[in-house]
Formats: sequence, structure tokens, C-alpha cells
Amino acid sequence: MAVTTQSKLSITLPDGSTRSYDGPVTGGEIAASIGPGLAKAALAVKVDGALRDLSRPIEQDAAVEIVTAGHEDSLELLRHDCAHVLAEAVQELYPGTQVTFGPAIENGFYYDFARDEPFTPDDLVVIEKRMHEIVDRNEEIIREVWDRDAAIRHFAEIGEKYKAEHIETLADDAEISIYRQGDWLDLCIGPHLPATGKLGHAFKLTKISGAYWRGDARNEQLQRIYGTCWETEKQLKAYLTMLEEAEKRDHRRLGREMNLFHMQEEAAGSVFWHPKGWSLYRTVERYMRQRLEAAGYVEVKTPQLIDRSLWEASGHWEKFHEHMFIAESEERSLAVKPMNCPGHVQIFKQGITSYRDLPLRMAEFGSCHRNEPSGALHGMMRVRAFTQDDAHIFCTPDQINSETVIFCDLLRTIYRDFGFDELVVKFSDRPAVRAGDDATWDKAEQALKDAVEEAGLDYTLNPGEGAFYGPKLEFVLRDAIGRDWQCGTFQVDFVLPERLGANYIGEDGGKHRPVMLHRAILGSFERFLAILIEQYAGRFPLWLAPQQAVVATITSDANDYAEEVRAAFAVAGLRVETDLRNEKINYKVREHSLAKVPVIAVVGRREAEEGKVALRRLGSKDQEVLALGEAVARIREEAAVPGAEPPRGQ
RNA sequence: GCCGGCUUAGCUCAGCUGGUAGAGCACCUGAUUUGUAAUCAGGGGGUCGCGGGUUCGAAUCCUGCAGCCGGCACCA
Repeated sequence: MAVTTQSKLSITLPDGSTRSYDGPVTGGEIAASIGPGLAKAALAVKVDGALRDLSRPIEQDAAVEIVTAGHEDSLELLRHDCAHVLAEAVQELYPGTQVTFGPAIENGFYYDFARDEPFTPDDLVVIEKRMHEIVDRNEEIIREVWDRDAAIRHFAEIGEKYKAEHIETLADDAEISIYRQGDWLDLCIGPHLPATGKLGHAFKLTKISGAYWRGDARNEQLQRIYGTCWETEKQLKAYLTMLEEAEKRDHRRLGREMNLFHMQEEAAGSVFWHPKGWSLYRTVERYMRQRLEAAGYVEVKTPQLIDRSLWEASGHWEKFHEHMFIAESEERSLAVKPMNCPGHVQIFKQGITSYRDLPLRMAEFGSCHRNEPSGALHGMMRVRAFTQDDAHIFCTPDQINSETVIFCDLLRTIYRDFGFDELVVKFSDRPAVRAGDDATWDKAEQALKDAVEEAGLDYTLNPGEGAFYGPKLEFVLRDAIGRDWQCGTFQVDFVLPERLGANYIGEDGGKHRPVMLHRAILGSFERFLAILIEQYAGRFPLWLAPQQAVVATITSDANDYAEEVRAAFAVAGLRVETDLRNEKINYKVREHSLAKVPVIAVVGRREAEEGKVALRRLGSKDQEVLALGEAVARIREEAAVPGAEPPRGQ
């Protein structure tokens, strides 16, 4: 007697309803059973929270969600598919090119290829055209599971050595899935769309670059093609427009346009600060100094050139001397300081320090030089000569926690004052190569973690990225075009005080090792100012603006009064200039608006007679006519440096 | 450092297959005295990134180097 085992499946949909199906059913079939519209719109399926191909059978009861355009996971699917379509196009057009990896990334995707001949920008046009054709072909995308050895053999035979090598590194029991579209196939974990036609045409190839195989500079270099991909043409266009807009805020461009700074070939990686840029720099420095003083820091200054022997003792020579600039003097080798910590330890070591003096917060606006690889230089974001808002807190192990909390608060206050409300914090723990024993690292990592949590900061883990001497926190800000830059940092260091022999006298009368907390808030003035320029697109808040106001005359009759107005603003501590040129007011307003001067004070015959000024704010077409005294008082109040008294009048 | 691209007036850029460099803005001069985003007219300005080569002749072709740009690697 035959018994038919026909398993009934119960599928729960996102609205809570359940449907039952006979025996294994695919996501595509479920979609079709709900409605033809959904079947057509379906891109993939989520089975118990895991994204899957529409074609894969579901064999057990499950919660199922049909993924369509607009779903939070749909863009990633699209982008990953776009990478495959790119690879198919490239292999059709350039036979002999090997494929490697091609993931979805933020805003798009890339694919790394191995090919002797370099790809050119012209090639991108051709490849993109072929990609559109592949989408139009609407090739069905089919998932297959292959035998591991057969897969290795296959890829080795067709000359895809990277794919073959990759399979060999997969776990023995790993499922080897292959995705086939048309005549093309790729080893891939998936999932993918049901057919290339679902991808649509809202994509664009954006750039070519080199990339090392498996991200290791010792390996051969591949060619990476980047693209962006969206659900609709409208989204694509919006993204491209956003990039164009962002380019206009680039600090390198604004630095030139606003006459803030320049850089030149003879001093690659160093900044020439112009008067307006230097004004901005000094405003930030003055602000920082006042914040640090209020937070109980003492300020010091240490030498630019220090003998090699000190760097050997600190351990920097061994690890970093290739990145240090060396100067020779008579028989000695001196290094231009790449960082300030060994110098600070020297100050700490002068005389005797008591436990009563701890924590000792020693700050320096430390000018450092690091010989960065040429390819790493990037405007003011990555330079060879920079000034850190550096400080080292010498404390006892018991004080790490409270000092971390205090620091995080200070950092947040300062970032907020500069208009950065969102903060990305990364916690980097012990690297593979490190100094100090595991017990010490356990203690340091735990202390830091506890403190961050106590400070109420969210953080992401950056495993193995700590400094060789201790774990660290990184505070990351983002530039105009979405690139992340580390600015603030907080590092626990048990090693340097040991190496340089720093100690203090404890309550017990004996000598003890202090812990050093390396910390910076802005990071480097150069990088931070670059980000600040981009953050505000050059339209600085009043307290930061290099030129806060301009007094512009309508006719020369008002020249004397304009000078009087300028003087009144200047006496109130404001940075102000006059524009007495023989030009129309339209011309002056346009020019100062383009120069991003926050306040234009217009004076004509009327204002001169009545003792008033007409204030026009940057970005507004409105004017406000006020008595001179009132105008000065108001602007002065608005220009107040955060955390400080407003600029003093007479 | 690696891969690719770029480098022409202060800035943005044009300059076809080699025949000795051009525009707009900016700058200077003159006129204009002007009411909230460009007044008009005239003028000056370039060893075409640097070095070597091919050629009767190179901004243009070849080559070395540098810097910059986009990534990759690095980032104490």
C-alpha cells in the first residue's frame, strides 16, 4: 500500500495572514498566488528574515516577505546584479579578462577584473552600452549548486584562476552556488534578481581604479570599475546632481575661491595659509584654547627637532622611521617630530610628580610632520605638515574611566559648537602585533568600553584596529562627498610611560607608572578646517567667518559715514572692512555675497543722515534698517564665540 | 608606494590629422555717483608643469620626472 507524503506548508505573510501550499514552493510561486501584479514586481523573497532568490524552493513553514522595488533590501539586490551585468559585459567585450569580486557598496557597486590592458574612460562608455543591452536581453538568472571540485576544475580550465583560488579557500562543506545569466556565469553567494531585465536602466559607470587582490598590497593589482545604481532614473539623476553640488563645496575649490589657502608643488602636503584662512584657523585655535583651559588642561610647547635616541627609546624609530623626516646636524640624526607624546613625557618627567597632581592634562597645539606616501596626500585632509590639538592625560589606572567620560563630554560640546550634531564613534581593540600583555589589554579595553557607554555614545567595533600600545576610540566626520575622516581620537597607552620611564609618587610613597591617554578633538587643524569649510560650504557662522561684515557704500557721499560704521563694528571686536569703490550697489552686493560675507551693511546718503545702517544677511534678500548702535550690538551678540563672553566693546 | 587620468593667462576652459596660442571672468586705465546679486569703453597678461627626443617646424607625437585628481594600499 503506497502512502503519499504530501507535506502541507504554512506560509506567514508580513500582514500576519497565513497561506498554505502543497510541498516545496518558491517565492515566485507564492507571489503569483497572491496576485499577478506582485508576481511581476517581485525581485526576491525574504524567508524568515533571510534574503533569497525567488526561484529557490521553501521546504518548511516560514514567514515570507516578497521583496519589491522600494523595499529596504531592494537596492542592494539591484546593485549586486548590476555588478554581475557589468562583469558579463566586460567579459563579452574583452575576452580573456578574469573576474574576481564584485559587491554592492554604498550608492552602487564595483567589480574587480584581471586584465593586462588597462581600461580607459572611453571603454566605460562602451561597457555601459553593452550593460544596457544585457538588461534588454532580459536574461533569466539561474542559481545552480555545483560540486566543489568540479567548480574548481571548471574555473581553472577556463582560465579564471582567481575564482578557482577563491573556491579553494572556502570551507569544505560550503555550498558552491553558481549564478548563470545568458551564456555567462559567476560564482556567487547570491541572492539575485530573477532576470537581468528587472535591473532597469538607472545605473552609470563612474570610475576606474586599481585595487589589490584580496586587498593586500603584496598581491597583484586588479582593475576596479565602479558604478552607481538606483531603482529609478529619477533617483540616479538626483544622486548625480547631489555629487555635482557636493563638488562645489570641496574645500580645495572653496579654499581657492575664498582665498583661504593654497598648496603648491614645492611644498607638497603642506598648506600656505592666506590671511582669511589664517583668521579662521586662529579663531578655531582661540576657541579651543579657551575650552581646554576651562576643562583643566595646561598648555605646553615642545621642540620640532628631537634626537633620534629619544625616538628609539619611545619605539617610534623602529616602527615608523620611514615616515619620519630626518635632519642631520654634525654627528647627530634628529627627527622632525611626527607626534608630541615623547616630548610631553619629557616635561612630565621633570621634577617629581605626586599622585595628587594626577590627572595631569597636558595640551599642545603641536606642529607635526609625517612623510605620508605621495598617493595618500589629499588636499588638507591628508597632509605631511599639520598641527594637532593634542593632549596627553597622565593619570592612574583608576582614573581612566572618569577621564574618558569627561573627554567624551568635552568632545561632544566642541563638535556641537562647530555644528556637528551627528557623531560616528569607532572602538578599535587590540591588533595582532602589539605591545603589552593580554591582562593589560583586557583592562584597558574594558575601561574604555565602560566609559564610552557611560558617556552615552553609540559606537561600532573596529576589531584589531587599535594602536600597538593600546585600544582607541576614533571620532569620525564626513566630507562633502561622503568620505569619512577620523578627527578626534582617544587612546589608552600603558606602554610609552614604561618605555620612557615616567613615574609618580603614590599615596604609599612608592614609585608608580602613570597611564597616558592620548587624545585629540579636532585631530589636525588642517583636516578639521577642511571639513568645516565643506560642512558650511564656506558660509561660516558669524563667529567663525574670517570677514564678518562689509560696509558698502551706495555713493561716495557716504564714504565718511561708512568709515565711522566700520570703526564702530571694529571697536566691538568684529572683523569688518569697507567697500568704497565707485561701483553700483548691485555689483557690491553680488560680489560680497559670492565671497560669502555673512553681513553686508549698506550705507547711502539716507543712512548717513539718519545714523543708520541697512543690514543684509548672506542668503537673504531682506534688509533691516537699524540705528548704528543697535546694529553693532546685535551683530556683536550674534558673533559671540560659543562658551565665551561676547567680544568686548570699549 | 601602486593602477588610471589630468597639467594651456590669476580662475574656468577652447586650441581638428604637427605650421609658432584664444575666449569668458578676474586684473589695470578711463568714463559713470549709482538704493540691494554683474554700468560702459579701452588695455596689459602665457619659457602651453619640468627635462630629453623625433621633425625644416612641437601646446600638439615619443620618452623620463614632478605635482594634482579618482581609487587601492597606508594612516603611530
